[in-house]
Amino acid sequence: MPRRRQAVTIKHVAADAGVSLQTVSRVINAEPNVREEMRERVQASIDRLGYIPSIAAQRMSGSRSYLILALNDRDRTLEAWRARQGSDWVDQMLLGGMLKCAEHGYRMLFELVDTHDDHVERELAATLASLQPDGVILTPPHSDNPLITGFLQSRRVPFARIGSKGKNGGIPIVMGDEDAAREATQRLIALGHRRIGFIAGSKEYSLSDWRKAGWLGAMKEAGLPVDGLCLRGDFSYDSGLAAARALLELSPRPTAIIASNDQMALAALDAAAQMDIAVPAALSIVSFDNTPVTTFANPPLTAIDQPIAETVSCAVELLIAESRGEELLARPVNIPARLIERASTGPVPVAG
Amino acid sequence: MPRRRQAVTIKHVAADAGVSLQTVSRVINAEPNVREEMRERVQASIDRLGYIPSIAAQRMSGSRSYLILALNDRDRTLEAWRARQGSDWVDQMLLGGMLKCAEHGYRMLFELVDTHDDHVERELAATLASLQPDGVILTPPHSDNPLITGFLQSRRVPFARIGSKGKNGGIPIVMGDEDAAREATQRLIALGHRRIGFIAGSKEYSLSDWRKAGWLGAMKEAGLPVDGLCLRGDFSYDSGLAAARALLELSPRPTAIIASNDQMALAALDAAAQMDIAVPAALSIVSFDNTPVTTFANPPLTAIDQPIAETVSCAVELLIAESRGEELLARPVNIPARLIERASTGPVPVAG
DNA sequence: GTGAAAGCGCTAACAA
DNA sequence: TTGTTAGCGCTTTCAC
Repeated sequence: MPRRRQAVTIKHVAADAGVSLQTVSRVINAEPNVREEMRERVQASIDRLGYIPSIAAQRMSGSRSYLILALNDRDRTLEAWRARQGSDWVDQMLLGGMLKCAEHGYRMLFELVDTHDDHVERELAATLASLQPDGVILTPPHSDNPLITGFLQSRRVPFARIGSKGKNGGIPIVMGDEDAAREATQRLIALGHRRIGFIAGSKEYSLSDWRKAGWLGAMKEAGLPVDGLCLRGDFSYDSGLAAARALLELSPRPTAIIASNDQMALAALDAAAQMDIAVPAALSIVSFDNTPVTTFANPPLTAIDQPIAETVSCAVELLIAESRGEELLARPVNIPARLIERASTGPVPVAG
Repeated sequence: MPRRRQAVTIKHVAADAGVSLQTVSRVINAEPNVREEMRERVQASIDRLGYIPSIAAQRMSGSRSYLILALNDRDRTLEAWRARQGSDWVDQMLLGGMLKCAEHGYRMLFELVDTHDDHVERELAATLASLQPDGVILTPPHSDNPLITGFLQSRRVPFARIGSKGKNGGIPIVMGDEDAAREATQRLIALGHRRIGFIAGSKEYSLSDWRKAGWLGAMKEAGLPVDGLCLRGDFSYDSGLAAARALLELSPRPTAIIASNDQMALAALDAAAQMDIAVPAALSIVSFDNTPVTTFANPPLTAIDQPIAETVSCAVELLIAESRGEELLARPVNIPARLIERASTGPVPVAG
């Protein structure tokens, strides 16, 4: 194989413009201490020659790699991809992350990491050593994994923790879980519902309890009963089915159910169908996440959207700022989630 | 910002093992001309120190970047992500590509490129210059874009063209479109169907005609009529709806329809429902691609799976081999597609 | 089979 | 404000 060289290097530009390498470097990096006249001359040469800096070389000498690394849970991501249930978590991450990276001349690289692996540190070390990203984005459940956050802190690599509030370093960013749960509950209350069941998610994710807290808060503020109305699932369809059935066997029966993710909401929908309970005539259902499946359900599910693209976009912005040594906003950052009303919710049934 | 240095470099390993840098380099790259004893000694130092080569440095001096670049159409990809219809094309690419890359110590980087942009070449040049990937994967419609293929050829960058057969350089890889269309048609014929309609896809994609050719071939081999039974859509739901309605208004009516993608098949399903034609009792429907939506349709759609993950995995394998100067298989490579039978197909109705 | 030297493209530190 | 020098970590010559 022929040794592939850079076609146009900083040397060519320097020679062409009749300046030193350093001056070209300063222009590329928009550094101060360059006369406007010089800058223009150099820029002209850059444009004429079509010069593009090599990020490998920049990384070698400088402190920036122009790479942001997004780390997702290996098992869960592969499982979701293989199941082909239309979960678009990764796509939304790319949508938000890639576009924002591109704005700043960065690239986003996607990696999978084993959470439960004893070798997490070694795996992470290897990735950081070979890529040397300027920032790392952690998603649940990595965001709260002390092995990972501790390691990144020790390496002084800027990182964002999506779906996490704790003080484990980095930039915590939450997606409005509690507020949205409260808002959805209040909306159901406004529709006349009094007995509103809640299917919580796995304790492994912090957001499970935030979502529950939103429901609980709204119910208590309205002076409504909550005893026995909250059951815990684990985000799986099966766990949602069991929880929904149990809720629907209560007497008096809840007239609405909020499920902590779409799969469990789908299960609630099926449970209702099996028990001949019409949705939304006799039962309203609200789900969390708003993955594509919500629109294919029958009826389509009212859902709280998870603003993944916006969140990752924000994470990238903050990481780039931090890697440049800029000051950051107050923490944790909260990206609000919206309620998308579809056909699975309606007024409380008259006869209860 | 402090200058971030590599923690453990090849120098540390060399010092630790008491050998030259060169010997360590040879061990890392599994090159010949190293005594087994030496190799073991160096490897022990590498393991003990937890040494990981910096890909930036490797790229700087050597000829490999350990990066494979996947290029997708910008507008179409963003539109799909924003529409949130559960298309998992990108996810399947990542599934196949990332895992295969990881096997070889490579990384896969995902980029979006404007097809219709006049600046394609400039955009591509910039990406190649800054990343210097060892291989590029093109997806439709980039695979047949002469501006892109020509540019990659001139730069001598190994590239794969997915969904393309033509002689535009690189490694063409097709996903069994014609064979699968033939097989699906034969399956319908075996179920007793005689009048089988076909909704073709946009001419912008070569695979549209391959799919049609498979249907046409099977029909002719079986001596069945095809006149008026093939209408062309553009892969959109609306175009599918129009085509399906037209087919269902024919007399005698087709008892089966093959749509060239899932959205058009979904439209056919809806057209049938609107015309009170039961599926599969009075009409069988087969779709192409097998995106997640097929399982959510009512009834779930029988579909020809598009083996994206496998195809990208294969592309990565071949690109890495080519970048190492190895010989390649015969071209074009064909990755077979399977027919997934669900509830939208059945025996031909007795009364026609 | 192994090692020494040169250089990849770029930037930090320093000198002018 | 500009230029010079010395690396960054690694691989490629080319000696031995």
